[in-house]
Amino acid sequence: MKTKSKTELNDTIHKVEQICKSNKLGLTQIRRQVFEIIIKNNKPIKAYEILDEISNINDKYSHPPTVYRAIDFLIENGFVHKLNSINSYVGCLHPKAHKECYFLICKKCNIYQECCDDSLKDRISKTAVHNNFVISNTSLEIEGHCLDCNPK
Amino acid sequence: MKTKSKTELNDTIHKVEQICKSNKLGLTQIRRQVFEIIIKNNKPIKAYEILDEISNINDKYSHPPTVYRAIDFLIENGFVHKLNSINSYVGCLHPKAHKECYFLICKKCNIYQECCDDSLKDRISKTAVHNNFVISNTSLEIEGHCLDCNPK
DNA sequence: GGTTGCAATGTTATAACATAACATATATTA
DNA sequence: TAATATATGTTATGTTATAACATTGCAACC
Repeated sequence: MKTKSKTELNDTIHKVEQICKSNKLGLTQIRRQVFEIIIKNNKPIKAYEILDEISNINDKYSHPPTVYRAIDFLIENGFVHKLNSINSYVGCLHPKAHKECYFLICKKCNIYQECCDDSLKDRISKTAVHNNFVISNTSLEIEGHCLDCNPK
Repeated sequence: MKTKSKTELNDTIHKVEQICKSNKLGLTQIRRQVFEIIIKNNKPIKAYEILDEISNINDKYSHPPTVYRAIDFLIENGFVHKLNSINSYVGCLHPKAHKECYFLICKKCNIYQECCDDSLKDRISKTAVHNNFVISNTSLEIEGHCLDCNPK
């Protein structure tokens, strides 16, 4: 499973800046730092790992609420997603391009892949309609092994 | 969203007993009690809520590890599922009939619906194949509103 | 320029969720 | 009956997340 390129990272960070600017969202120092830590990590990262990294940069940020608030901001605005099955956070490579993402998470190398598959999205919608259900939020997390970790 | 009928509950409990018997799985007192508490609850239930109920029945069971072990047993054997997005547990109405289930969870009334949709399953498989990914476990949790809680 | 209002952050404490580690008991079978 | 495996009891602690309230910084308005 391929990792993110430097260019992709920079593009994503730049895009987030632009979105915040044009939507008057305060991309404060702590929020920006937390976002960079998450997005630069190729693997899902845990809140307390972020906390550790942040503590190294600036002591005044080294409290759980500070980090969780930043994470909440980033999630609310679609810059970061939470993987509930592993209590971890991942950066979104295409913020605002979609509301929902689905994830493939390799149990071995721990690298994940964001996967925005329209036909899957349609299928989920149909299932909801069929059950008279109005979706507000979907969490799809597929665990298994990626190609590299599952040699034929 | 409809709740489980008494008949459904009894059938399910009976089925679990049969499966345990024929597979030589020890359905011990604590495991059975935890299963009944979960399955009789029409809503997802939290581990510490189960712990509270168990404590009322028998003090010796009133420790977290005791309850979590019972839950683990039930999950391993497909009698119970965990909803990661809300840290809660639900009973499975058709144990061993499928490996994966998908869930619709109403945010308002909190009642959930198990949904075993083959075309959705196929779609998820195809997505995995397309990404060179071998699935070991899928977690799909759809939050929103059920018909009763979302009057047109 | 003061002051009002609001968004964000700082800080302390604790709530909520889950497991490690080791002792003991019970069941199975060689 | 001894050996082994499975399950449970018990204490403590690890991990994840939030409540509650104080403080700061900054923009808008008079």
